Amino acid sequence: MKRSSIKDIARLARVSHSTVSRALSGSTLISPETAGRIRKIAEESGYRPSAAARSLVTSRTATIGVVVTSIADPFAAEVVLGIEDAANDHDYSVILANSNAQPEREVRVVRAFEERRVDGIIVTSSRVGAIYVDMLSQTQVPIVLLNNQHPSEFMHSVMIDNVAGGLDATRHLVGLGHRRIAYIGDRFGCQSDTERFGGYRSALDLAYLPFLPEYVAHGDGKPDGGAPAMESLLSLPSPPTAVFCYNDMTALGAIRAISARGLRVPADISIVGFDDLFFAQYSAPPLTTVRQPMRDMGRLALETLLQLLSGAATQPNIKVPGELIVRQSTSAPMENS
Amino acid sequence: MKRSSIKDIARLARVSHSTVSRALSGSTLISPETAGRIRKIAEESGYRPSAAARSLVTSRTATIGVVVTSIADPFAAEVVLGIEDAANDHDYSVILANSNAQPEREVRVVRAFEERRVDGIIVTSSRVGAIYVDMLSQTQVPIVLLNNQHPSEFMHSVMIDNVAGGLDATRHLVGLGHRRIAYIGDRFGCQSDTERFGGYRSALDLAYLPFLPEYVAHGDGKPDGGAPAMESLLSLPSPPTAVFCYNDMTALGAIRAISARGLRVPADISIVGFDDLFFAQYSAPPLTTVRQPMRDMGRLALETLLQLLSGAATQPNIKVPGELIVRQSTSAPMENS
DNA sequence: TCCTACGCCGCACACGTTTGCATAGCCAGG
DNA sequence: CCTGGCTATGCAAACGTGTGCGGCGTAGGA
Repeated sequence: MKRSSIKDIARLARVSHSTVSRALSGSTLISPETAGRIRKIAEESGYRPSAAARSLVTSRTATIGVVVTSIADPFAAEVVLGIEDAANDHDYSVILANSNAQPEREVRVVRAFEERRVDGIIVTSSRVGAIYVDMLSQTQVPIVLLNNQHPSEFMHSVMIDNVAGGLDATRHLVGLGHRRIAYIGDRFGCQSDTERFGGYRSALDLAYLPFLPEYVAHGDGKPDGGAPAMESLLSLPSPPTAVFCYNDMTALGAIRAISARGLRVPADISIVGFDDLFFAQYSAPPLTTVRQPMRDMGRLALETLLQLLSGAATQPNIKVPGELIVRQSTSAPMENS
Repeated sequence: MKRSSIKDIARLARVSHSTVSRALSGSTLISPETAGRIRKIAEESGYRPSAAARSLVTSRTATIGVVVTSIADPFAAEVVLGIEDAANDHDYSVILANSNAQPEREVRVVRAFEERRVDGIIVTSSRVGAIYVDMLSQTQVPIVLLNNQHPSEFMHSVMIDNVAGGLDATRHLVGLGHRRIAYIGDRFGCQSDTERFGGYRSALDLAYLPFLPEYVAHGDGKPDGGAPAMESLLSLPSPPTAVFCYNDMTALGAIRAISARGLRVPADISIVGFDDLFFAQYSAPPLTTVRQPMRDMGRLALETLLQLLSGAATQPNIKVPGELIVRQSTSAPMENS
């Protein structure tokens, strides 16, 4: 048995389908009694208007496309949660696509979004370059970038304040009394890395601490890259007493390397991460880190998109502040350091 | 400037729009030359057929709805990755919805799926009961459940083999020489908990080890529930030397409680989890656990759904095996135990 | 009584596809 | 030369909505 259409409801209510349409959309053109009667019938027969037919005439789909490199990335997952949550509030649906950082996948994704006529697109924390962004911008629909590494001048974006975050993290270490503070960055030299590093340097300057190039190592944003980077720092003649890591994953690797040497966090070395992924509070020890309000950022991205759709004026580049979460991976340095 | 429609292409190619439609869909009714010419023109003008218009006539949307309790749950995220990946291979799009375990959200989700006329639905690891499932089944579209706690007789499902997993995990501990083996379950008594516990009991029986009720504690599936459960076990006059935990999150809490007592994993107590969430390999120590092939399960769910759509005969209830991953959280018990 | 205004509703078109059916052209066989 | 069949294409209907416009009935004012 097929789904009932608007005409079926019209027949049941002995009115034209136009009247049904208006009644269900709350038009004042219909008398309250008729409208009520129609709504009742529609309800009882479980009528669901076809989104496809509707969007065919309205040329809006109430759908937004979200592309992430991988939804299995905990950061992306939190962001998408925020997006979907907000979308639901506004009666929008989200269609999700993983690019997997594969160009071939990216063109398929864009194609799918175009065919489905999504009203807008959100792309989060993508490393991808100009080609992709070009393709996207040709689709003529509003796009909001979230923590993108190549924020284009012409697109709207919501980004974490990396500089302030790096600054806060490092100042926290300075405040604890550390003077030999290292940084483990991301070897791909993406923009967020540069900015967090910038915050780190500023904090050193502010505390009149010298910047030592040997105190900078590079991981790959994951634990397996953070560990060797930490090892190289530990091999220094005068190793650091504290390390600010590009992100939590890197910090995890650093802690592993420290433990492997028989040293302890934070007794021997303090560690601070960035992101506050959910496992940061469950690591051993629980990680001091700069929290990105991922869920709120997702929500913000969606609401920016909706404003864009409504034609309202919007701030093109939104920068959200991080928040330093102090846990047990940082403490004052040992006396004899 | 509006998107070009099939008629625009038809005008450019000096043919009727039907011919364009057929040419692009690869119909043999069109001569190769004309088809090629049309395809070239369509390509150049960046034509994208409207999925809405198409599905209006074909009554298929090439879209499947996926509902998870929360995409921020690492398990769900991996599953959705597999689903989306497979969907992409088959030119399907997935629209994602979080139920957040809120009934009110659930009805909105179902409604949205109905209006969008999704071709099928996958719902993963949901605790929700009969009402929701009823609503869903009334939509008349194929549904595949993934690791659902209330697998209905009438629906297709793909589930992890909880019994075998629990059996393997416990036998691993037995094999290491442990004789006092405890189980930390989930206090909500969901089906997966019952089954894993069943595997645990079978392993004890197989090894002629007595089952001691005091060796069973209950968490809440998260670290904060696992910790107190572990504490209660540690307070026993003769505490266990090994613990099989309902899942990795619980195991994380257990390890935390053990460390808090000044004991060590696995030297004093061995721990094995379930799931193999990505952080299991990064915990301290790296966790021995039963791996669920989450990504493959997602892919499998989608392909089952597609088979259902094509009318092919399918196995209604698929059970996939887990795999014991031995890491460093398990070892032989101490001599004097 | 007639005209006007207004409240309520239906007619018909449009949106962009797919597809059954008709048809025009062509070629071959009788 | 006629006919039949095959190939390539066009015509038109249909999918389910939203919406401009016109119409009908009624009420109220002149």
